[in-house]
Amino acid sequence: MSEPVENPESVSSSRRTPRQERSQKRVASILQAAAQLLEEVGAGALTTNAIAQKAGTSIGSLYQFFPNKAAVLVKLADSFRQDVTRTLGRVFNIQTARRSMLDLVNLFIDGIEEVQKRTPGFSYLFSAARLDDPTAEEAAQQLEREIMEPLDKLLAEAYPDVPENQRRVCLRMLAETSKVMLANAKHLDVATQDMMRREVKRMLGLYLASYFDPKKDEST
Amino acid sequence: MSEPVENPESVSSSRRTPRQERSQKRVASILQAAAQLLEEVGAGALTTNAIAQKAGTSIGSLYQFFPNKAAVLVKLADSFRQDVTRTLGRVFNIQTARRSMLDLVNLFIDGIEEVQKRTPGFSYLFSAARLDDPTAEEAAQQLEREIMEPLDKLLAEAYPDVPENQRRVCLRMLAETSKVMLANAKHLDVATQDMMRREVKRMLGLYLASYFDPKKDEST
DNA sequence: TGACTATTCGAGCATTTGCTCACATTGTCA
DNA sequence: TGACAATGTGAGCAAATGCTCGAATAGTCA
Repeated sequence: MSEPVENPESVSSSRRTPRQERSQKRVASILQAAAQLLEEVGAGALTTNAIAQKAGTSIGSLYQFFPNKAAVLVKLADSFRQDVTRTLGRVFNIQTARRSMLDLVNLFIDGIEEVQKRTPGFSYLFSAARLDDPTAEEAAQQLEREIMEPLDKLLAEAYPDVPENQRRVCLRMLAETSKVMLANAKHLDVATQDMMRREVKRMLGLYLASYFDPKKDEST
Repeated sequence: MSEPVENPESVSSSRRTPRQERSQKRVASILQAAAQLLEEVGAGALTTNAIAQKAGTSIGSLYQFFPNKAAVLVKLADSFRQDVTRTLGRVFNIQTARRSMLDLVNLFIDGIEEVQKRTPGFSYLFSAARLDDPTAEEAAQQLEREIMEPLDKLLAEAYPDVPENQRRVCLRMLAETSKVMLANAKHLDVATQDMMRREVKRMLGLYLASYFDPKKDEST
């Protein structure tokens, strides 16, 4: 009680906060191991014992800093949020408002792909596919929100005439379709991945342009 | 050995074939219970004990006719294949070749939705999301193939100028996007479901028309 | 150095889950 | 009716998994 609150960590923590350097490194290695395992075996087959083993530590140490398995995923989603926010911020900070809808889609997809390549496990937390835990799934939804928010703002400013609810629907389609692309990427060879990515861009570009850049077509 | 092969059931069976009426009814009730549970709790939380309990029988009886848990899902996928093939066949047997691409997409999505509404658990086996078993996942892929095949033939005849690999890519996009719609439907209210369905039709219609009905637009 | 705290460790508990097996019951057919 | 096959049953085994706990080790600070 003598020390001030060093790290609230929300309510979910209820566990020791790492103070010494070795324990901080250990927490980091646990998170890294969880991310790699997530990429290798998927969320369904992810076990705490396997995480600890891959991190080169014991389960006891893992539960010293994480109250339960879901907390590891939540913490991982947190770190992903920072990464993706930074990356998409950089991608979109150039003068993008004046670009065409197809260009915007290309930028977004490429940005997501960049994060995906650099960050193992990202697609599993973005697509939130079967995390089997409400807490972890909520963290995944928060990740999705944080990913889509900058694009939402960008579109709101660039296309003030498009009503908000329609913009939201379009962004939802964008998010869901992007997830599919990421989820499918794992099972396909590189050439097919490239093709799918190109097609996703094309489909989303056509769809979004029909609402945001109705140049020739304005039926319905 | 005296009786002829009554029911090959592929290799996966290796279990007793139900001969009396009561056991046939039991197998049917097991499949129905599995389908309902699949819809209620998802593939991840589906357990054999729960299936048996819901079917009003014992696990022993279940394993009397199914060699393992995956076999139940495989058999279920089989029954779904028959259902969906019949439904889509009826939907597409009218003169559809002359219709627009948007009409075709509407028919397909509505057909899939019809099956989904009538058949609990269908979306879990169509989207094959995390079945956690290679055998079951293969059965799900077979289900997808059987769903997409008639549409593939239809398009091949109606648009002989579109090269085969491009047609395949488009159908893959159609399948994946449809899955997303079904998977998302569960978490949304009816109004949002309708909206998403409409948007999916719109997006797929625009995308497919760009390849199959290139009226005004022909830039790569 | 000594006392106290932070950290590490891993055997193992409690629970879940796929599945088996020995036995009981029911149907069939001579 | 009797003999055999088909079917039904559920206690419980083996393995997996989330997580605890008591004990050992390392760091900090007076």
